[in-house]
Amino acid sequence: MDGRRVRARPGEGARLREEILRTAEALLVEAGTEDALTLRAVARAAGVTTPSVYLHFAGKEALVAAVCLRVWDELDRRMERARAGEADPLRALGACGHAYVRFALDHPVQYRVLLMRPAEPEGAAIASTACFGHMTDTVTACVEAGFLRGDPRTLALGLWTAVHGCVSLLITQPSLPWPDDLDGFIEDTVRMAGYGGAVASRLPRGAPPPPVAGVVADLDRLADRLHRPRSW
Amino acid sequence: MDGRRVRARPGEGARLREEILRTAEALLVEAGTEDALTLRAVARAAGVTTPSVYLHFAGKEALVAAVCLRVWDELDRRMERARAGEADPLRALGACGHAYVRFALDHPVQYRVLLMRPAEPEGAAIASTACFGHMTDTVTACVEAGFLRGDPRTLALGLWTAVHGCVSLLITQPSLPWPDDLDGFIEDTVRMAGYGGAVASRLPRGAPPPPVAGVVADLDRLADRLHRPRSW
DNA sequence: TGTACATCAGTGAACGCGCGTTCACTGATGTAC
DNA sequence: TGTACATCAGTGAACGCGCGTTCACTGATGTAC
Repeated sequence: MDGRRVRARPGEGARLREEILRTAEALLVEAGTEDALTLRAVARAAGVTTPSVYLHFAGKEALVAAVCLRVWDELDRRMERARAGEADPLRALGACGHAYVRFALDHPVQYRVLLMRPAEPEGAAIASTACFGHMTDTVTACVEAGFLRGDPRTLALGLWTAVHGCVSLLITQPSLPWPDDLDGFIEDTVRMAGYGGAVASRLPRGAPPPPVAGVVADLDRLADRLHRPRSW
Repeated sequence: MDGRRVRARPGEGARLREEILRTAEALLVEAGTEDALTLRAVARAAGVTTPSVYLHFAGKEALVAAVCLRVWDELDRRMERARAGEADPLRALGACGHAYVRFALDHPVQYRVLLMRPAEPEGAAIASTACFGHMTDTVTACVEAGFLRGDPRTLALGLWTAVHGCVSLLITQPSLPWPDDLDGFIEDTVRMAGYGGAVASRLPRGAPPPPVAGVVADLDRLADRLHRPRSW
């Protein structure tokens, strides 16, 4: 990270690009915000002068965008891995949800830059759409199995928003009265999204909610069937 | 907004404070980010020189924090109003959810400053907790009616995260393939949170998800009961 | 094998900007005597 | 009733900072002849 840098030989200049990217992500985590990240600090930490960054990136915005692409890629890879481990579509969905939450809580700063920025950087829309496409595959399997109903893309978005809400609020509002059993809370969120999404996808649009007294017994029965192994 | 300002008479200096707050919120919406908001612009728009801001706020951070308090207050008022209009606890819950979503989508910039900031400003934790307390009241009624089970505070947090995820992703990621029928999507989100939260609150911790084939028929039956008026 | 030259990967110094903040001052208003 | 004075609500000019970015330069490496 420090000391005099050995100049790359002709043809190997692209190495510095990778080094700058790694350094930038590390400093971004330290800084906490993309605004607090400075090109000067990145260059210094990479053992290079500031103008050298411009040999590989058009400017600060381009550098941050490139970091985002790396992070999207990593998230995408994790989701794929989680999904591949489960044959049952519902379990695959749950595994994806948990992998997503884990990634976000392990990389809060990166997650914020990806999904809470005021304006998406150039190219980020493509990366997020690609990652989203893989989520949709998992949902499609659940639709084919009859668990969910409707357009997989829209269903996937709905499920995404639920887990996103959980992690993003955890990240930005640590002072809220979160329960001690955070893992349990996350489990509930994933279940809420899955079962709630399944129920909502079966309801017609515009119907008013029923009076609460009419639905308690049915909820009890469903929950009973959902967690009693002998039912299947 | 422009022209020479009439100097306040002794004892009425506090008027400028309100004017600065209003101006700051308006400029914040224009700027899009708190970083892009400048004290100089606020002072100019309020018809006053920059140092005058310091007569009423300790600095920029304090000004932004004060704007946040105003916004929390407004959100809180809306939730209370929505809740007051519905007697049935489940309908009150739905009304709160929709009021929340509407507020966020109508005030995306303010919403971002409230809930997507890297660090909460001084005092914001208190305001958000107060607002959260009112949400908890609505949830408590649902618990008492048997619709939800468990600690109202934790349940309220779970429901909050779901609608927060929906609106925050809508705000920050407009390029995702959102459905044309956005109202329907939001309706689904609110239902997902409500019914999904109800189901999840009935399940024991740690139980693995059932194989998908075992739950489809039960979901169909519940959904059928939920939307068929003659059931009650 | 030697040498002139092009290229590539950087360097070093500087520019200009706009920001938050500070500080000494002003001038109208109210008030004590 | 007049006047000296304290207070209050601002003003105007300036400071210093650190940033992103630019520009002319350098010096080692490879290559053509």
